[in-house]
Formats: sequence, C-alpha cells, structure tokens
Amino acid sequence: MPKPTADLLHGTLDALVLKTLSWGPRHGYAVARWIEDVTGDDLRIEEGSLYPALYRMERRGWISAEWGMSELGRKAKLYRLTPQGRAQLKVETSQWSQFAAAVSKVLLPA
Amino acid sequence: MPKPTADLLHGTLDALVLKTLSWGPRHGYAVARWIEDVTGDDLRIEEGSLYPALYRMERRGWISAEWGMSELGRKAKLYRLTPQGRAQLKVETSQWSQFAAAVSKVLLPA
DNA sequence: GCGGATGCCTTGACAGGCTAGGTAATCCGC
DNA sequence: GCGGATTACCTAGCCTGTCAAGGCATCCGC
Repeated sequence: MPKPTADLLHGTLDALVLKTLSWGPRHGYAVARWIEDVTGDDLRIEEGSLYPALYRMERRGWISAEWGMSELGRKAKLYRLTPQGRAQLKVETSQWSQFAAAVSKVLLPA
Repeated sequence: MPKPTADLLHGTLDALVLKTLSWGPRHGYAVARWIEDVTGDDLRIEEGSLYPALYRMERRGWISAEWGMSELGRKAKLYRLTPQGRAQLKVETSQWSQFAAAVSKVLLPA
C-alpha cells in the first residue's frame, strides 16, 4: 500500500474535525491525535493541513477558540463547536454518505 | 443538499474513470455519461475535469487512446485500459476502501 | 544538558477539479 | 432547409485545500 490516503482527504478534513469536536472541546494537537487513534493511523492529519483548516472554520463561524490549558497543563487553544458548526457537520456527514455510496456503486462491482 | 460532492471528488476521479474503462473501451463523453448513469446523477463529471484527467492518465501509461467511431457513428477518441492501468485501478480501489472505512469510523458514530 | 514529546504556527509549492469559454458534426422537428 | 439540441472534444485560468518543511517554546526524564 504505497501512499495511503494521498489526495483523498480533500474536502473531508473539515467534517472529520467538526465530528471530533462534537465530542467536546479539544485543542488542535488533540484533534489530530484523536483522529489518528480512532482510525488506527489509517488517517494521518498533517499539522500543515490542520491549523489552516481550524482558522478557516473559525472564520466561517463553525468553531470558536479560546486559550486555555491542555490536560497536561500546557498553554493550548481550545476549539469548540458552534451551533452553525453542528449544522455544518450534519450537512457534510450526509454529503459524505451520499458521495461514498455513489463512488462505491462505480468502484466496487466486480 | 447544497452542493452535492464539492471537493470530495478530489483524488477519486482517476479511479472512477479507470473502473469505467475496465468494462471495455469507451470514449470520454461516454465515460462521463456512464458514471452519471450508474450513480443516478449523484456524481457529475465535468468535462473540464474529465479531459485533463484522461490526458494525465494517458501520459502515465494507464490508458491508451485511438481515434474511432462512437456507437452513434461519430468521430470519437476511444480509451482503453493498459495493464499498468489495471494495476493502478487495483491500488486505488483498495486505497479507497481503506480510506472510506477510516472516515466512516470517525464520522458515523452517533 | 539534551533528546523527545507536547503544542502552536507559517511559508511556499503543487495538484487537481471547476468555470467558462470555444469548435465541429450530426440529428430532429418544423 | 433552417434552427436548436445533442454529441464529442478541447483549453486557459482560477481557486481551493493539502502537504512538506521549516520554526518556536515548554516540560520531562535521564
């Protein structure tokens, strides 16, 4: 298996992050860790993708940020889902399901 | 449902086209039609995406092209899967499965 | 002291899909 | 036979989002 995900992440990162935050506020680093843990490292979230994505979503009002402390007592920026973000998550989740189903229809038949 | 697929297609288009051609040679226009038909229009393949993708894949040796006739008797460029293309299809299909499974692990839990 | 982990951030490049145009031939209705 | 829809191909330029590669500071264990 050469390069696992390649470009596939395109367009799904937002949904992944929103979903992660739907379990409760987290800082960026923890979001990446969580996603990697849940997927057994099948999904790697690069920091160079993560932070721009967080700003983007904050700008769009999907998440809000405030400085606080991590579980380990370090300075960390905590992100929290806004109501708009929750709505967006719903939209993107259903889009993903629809898209994945459509791709499977093409790709999976023997 | 605003804009169905948005950026999601990123990285999956090649696999979709390769798979379509694995059923037999087709011209570009027919490839797009076929994908749209199979997915009930859930997946729209824009021509501005399709043709560049075909060149790319031809350049990479995954498909080969020759001028011929469409079923309707018109001039058309017929694309055909090469052995390398078939191998690539295998790789991308398994990548897709793995990726889709990973995303679902994150996204679908209630 | 020094390496590794935690945590945040930025710059620049790049790939790939989309918009919006264009061409040309053929078919169909009137 | 004229006009519009359909079939079929192609291109330039934009835009978005991801990634690679760097940097910074703090804290812990050895």
